Amino acid sequence: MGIIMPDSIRILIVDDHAVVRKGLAMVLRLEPDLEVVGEAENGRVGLEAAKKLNPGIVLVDLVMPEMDGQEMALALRKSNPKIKIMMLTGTEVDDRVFDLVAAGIEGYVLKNVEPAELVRAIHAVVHGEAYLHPDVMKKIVSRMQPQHAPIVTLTPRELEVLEWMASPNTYKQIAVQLSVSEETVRSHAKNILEKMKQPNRAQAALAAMKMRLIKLNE
Amino acid sequence: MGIIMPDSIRILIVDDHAVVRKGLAMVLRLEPDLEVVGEAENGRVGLEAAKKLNPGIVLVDLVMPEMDGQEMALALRKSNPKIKIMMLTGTEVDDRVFDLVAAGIEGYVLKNVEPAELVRAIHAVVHGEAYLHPDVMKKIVSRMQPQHAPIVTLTPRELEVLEWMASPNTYKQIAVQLSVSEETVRSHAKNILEKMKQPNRAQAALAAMKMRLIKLNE
DNA sequence: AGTTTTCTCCCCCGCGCGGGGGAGCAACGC
DNA sequence: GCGTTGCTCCCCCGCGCGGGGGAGAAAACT
Repeated sequence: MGIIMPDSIRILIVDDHAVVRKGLAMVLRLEPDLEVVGEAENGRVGLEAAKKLNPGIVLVDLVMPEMDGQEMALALRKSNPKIKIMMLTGTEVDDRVFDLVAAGIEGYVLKNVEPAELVRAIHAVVHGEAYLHPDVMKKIVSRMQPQHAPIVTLTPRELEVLEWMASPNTYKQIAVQLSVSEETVRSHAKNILEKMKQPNRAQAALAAMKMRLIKLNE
Repeated sequence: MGIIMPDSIRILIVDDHAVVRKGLAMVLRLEPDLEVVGEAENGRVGLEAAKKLNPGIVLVDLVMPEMDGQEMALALRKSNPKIKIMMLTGTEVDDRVFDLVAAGIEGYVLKNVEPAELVRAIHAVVHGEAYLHPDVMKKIVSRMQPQHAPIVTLTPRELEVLEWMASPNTYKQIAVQLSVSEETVRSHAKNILEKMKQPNRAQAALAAMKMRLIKLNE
């Protein structure tokens, strides 16, 4: 029987390549506080193993036969949300990262990561932090950024009216809010739709939200 | 005259506390490829200094008198978008981080960061990567997550119609697409508005987007 | 000074849409 | 077997809104 580490981190490795699994396990076992408690060769097996072994964290390869990493991550997140998920993937960032991050996986590292970096990432994730590869961060951040193609140049007043157009208010009600005539609001609205090349209020509001002219909240 | 480092990183430090500025400068000067080319005590001065010195990166404190870090970052991003911005802030993550990240700042670290970590962060940012403190990432990730309160339970068909309702198509056109009568679409629409407690298509579409029932992109 | 832009206000027309009814039919639940 | 739910289809009404005109005054740019 091995030495029991009271605070050791229980790790489950899920990857279809035995070499990768063994390599990872070997590297991780060098750390005194890491304990590789199981391995699985695809998502389906990994899911069962996770339920049996109840690891603190699972390292999951993204591309696998039978059940891939994304499916497994989503399923595991539903059934055992306390188990941290660290996605391991090739040398480039997959577009599925958005869904994965949105689903709440804690880590995302590339396979060419330095062992020391991976160990740091595991610790960070287990301690409740999110550890995303810089490229992943960049991708997410870039998606948050407004596309710098303004395309439309609205006047300040028009921008103001546009925000109101995204509200439930009728033009008449907006007119009251802005202390102008309803005709004025309708006139602005016409110009806005013209400039934005949108057929109606609804599309204009959605388009404005997409190009971050107006905020999602409130 | 000092030794010219051909690839040295030119750094501008903007912080209202002289002690912090001097401390940072001292730490950073230990690195052979980092060059602190200037200091400023608030955003306004920092902005002018940035234009004169054209640094590769500016370290900016968030809270400052006269012009704070956010104002300065937004102004600098507009005038000199090539200059990287690293936000330095207290021990907790400010809510303004969303606007800052959305505005495209590259880095966000807490002041209790290890010097080695800060140096790494600077290198990462200068090389085009984004470096956000784990807590910042966590906050952003959590905002990306869908609020698990579905509130509304739409049938599959209704969800389908809802997606179409967010398109420019009229109910008649949607009916053709779905191969049903216009009346059917209108009937679904009525139920959807009822369930979502929204007064019209536009609000329903916006609400659906907010609660991630439909995706932003196409 | 002259031109352009921005904001304001007005008219008319027709259609898309919200809201109110109702109904038939298939599938599922118990 | 009978109630429920989901999907389909129909009628009517009134109003919000898109699209087409035009116009005047102030501000901003040239």
